[in-house]
Amino acid sequence: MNMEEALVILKQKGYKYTQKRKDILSYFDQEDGYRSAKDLLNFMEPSYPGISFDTIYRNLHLFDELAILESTELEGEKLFRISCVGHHHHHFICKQCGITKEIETCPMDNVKGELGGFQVEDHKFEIYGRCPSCQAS
Amino acid sequence: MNMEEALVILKQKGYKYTQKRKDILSYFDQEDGYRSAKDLLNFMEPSYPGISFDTIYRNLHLFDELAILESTELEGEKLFRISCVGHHHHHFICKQCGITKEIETCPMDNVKGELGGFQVEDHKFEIYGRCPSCQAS
DNA sequence: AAGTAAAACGGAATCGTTATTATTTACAAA
DNA sequence: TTTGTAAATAATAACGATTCCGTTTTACTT
Repeated sequence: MNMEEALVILKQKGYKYTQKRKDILSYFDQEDGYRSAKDLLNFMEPSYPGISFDTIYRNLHLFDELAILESTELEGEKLFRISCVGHHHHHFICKQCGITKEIETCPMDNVKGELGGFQVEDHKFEIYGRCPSCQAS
Repeated sequence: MNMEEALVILKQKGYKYTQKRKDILSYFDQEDGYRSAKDLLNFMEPSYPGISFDTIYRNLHLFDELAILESTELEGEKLFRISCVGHHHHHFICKQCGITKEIETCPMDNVKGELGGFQVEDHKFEIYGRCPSCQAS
């Protein structure tokens, strides 16, 4: 997912095309990991002094619904990153800087047999630790 | 993990043996799934009118540290269940009633190869859906 | 250019959780 | 059995993340 694709999706669905939304998208486009609402606010604040959390969260959730962003939850905080569209995947997440690495392995294939009678709706597989760069510092 | 084992652990580590703690343990002993601080408070309230959230959380965290309980986090809420001691495992969690089913499959063995240079500290694998009983209702 | 529906503002409210301080209790040692 | 003390609790306030609400502003339509 890149900015142009994201903007096309917004247009298609009839959502407005505001400078704030462009800036939000450019933020996640340049980052390569999970970021919080607070992180985004800090990025936006200089350009839009007094921008409200309402605006931040409304757009994060909109982008999440439109699959422009994907989200997870860690230690009581929702985190967002630009969507790795297309294939099913999971993530390694660096606990220090939030950077992510895609994991291709999905355990669900090996698990089906254990779940007779249980109706599976969703699953979460995440690995936490330190990325090479954070280990060095 | 059962109540007797839990009480032995408490004794061993020099923690006090209060009626409230016995009741908290008996609650998780009789339940078979993830429960919230609020759930526990509702259970305790009739016997201890005015029991504080502080007491609830302090004991939940203590039991979590002592591995008497295990915990996870779902939709912004911490959840606790009696510990399935001994072997490494994961859970299917019913989104309706919180009941759990142990999953023996662990994906970490198949993933090691993908993570060269990344230092793994932890991982989470959970499956969400409806248990047979909740599907019926 | 005017109308309108969506977006944003700004502040307050809510939710789950944690911290603070004073009081009470369980347990052990005298 | 009494007493000392460290642990546990109550009561309340604070906290961070998130959501809600009434109003104002803005992007886009006609």
